[in-house]
Amino acid sequence: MGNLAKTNRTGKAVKATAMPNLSERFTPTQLAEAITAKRTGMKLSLVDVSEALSISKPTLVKIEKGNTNVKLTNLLKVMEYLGLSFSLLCDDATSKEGTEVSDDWY
Amino acid sequence: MGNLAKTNRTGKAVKATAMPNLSERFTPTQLAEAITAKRTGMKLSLVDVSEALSISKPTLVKIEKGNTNVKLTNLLKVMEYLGLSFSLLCDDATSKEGTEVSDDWY
DNA sequence: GTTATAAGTCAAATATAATTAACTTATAGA
DNA sequence: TCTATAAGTTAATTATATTTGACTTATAAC
Repeated sequence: MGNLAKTNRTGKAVKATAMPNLSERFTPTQLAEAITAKRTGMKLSLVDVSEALSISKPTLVKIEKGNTNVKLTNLLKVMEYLGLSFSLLCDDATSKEGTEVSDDWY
Repeated sequence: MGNLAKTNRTGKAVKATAMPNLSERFTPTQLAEAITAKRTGMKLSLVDVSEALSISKPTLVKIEKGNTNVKLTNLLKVMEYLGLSFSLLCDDATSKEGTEVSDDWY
């Protein structure tokens, strides 16, 4: 298939894909990779997560493939379950290079 | 109604709601408030944005109300148009207090 | 090799988000 | 006040995301 490894048949899930650095702006694909990396790192299978959250496996796969035609609530459920959350960046002209936003927006 | 102000009839849109600090973990409602704040700060009306992105006004309103039963792609379009983007936080036990994530995840 | 589990895909049915159009309410200017 | 625009809601329809179940492929233990 691709990038699996580690344990199986005894210890829950498979391998851990590399975790990308997402402290800056990122693409949906990169987010998806981070989710998969976190899940596999926690030794959880797709079915583990989908059953825990009552989300179907095909939907979970869509999320982990970076498909943005998914409901926001489903993405958020998965992220929360895996211990991931967003912070917000304001990439406007005036702010200094990738600064984390606080008050001074527009 | 509520919290509008500033210009109208000549200069495009209305008022600017206060911009919340979202450098840390935030709720969908807070994100929604940030989007509204950014849009109004840019003097754009709901219709300005909805027409520019080919997203209906009711959907935009849902997004700005913090309703998470919306498609991820629509939220992302709005955020990109307004110059907002996400970064990712890993709120797990081991990382030190709200640190921005880089490589060391699980 | 065989076997068991995880990953991933697929089509049909269901659930629901999005659109449309019309409408009400609120704001700010004249 | 009156007027024009923005905000916000609503119901009916359309579009599509989600689910279900079965299925194939890939991995890793034996």
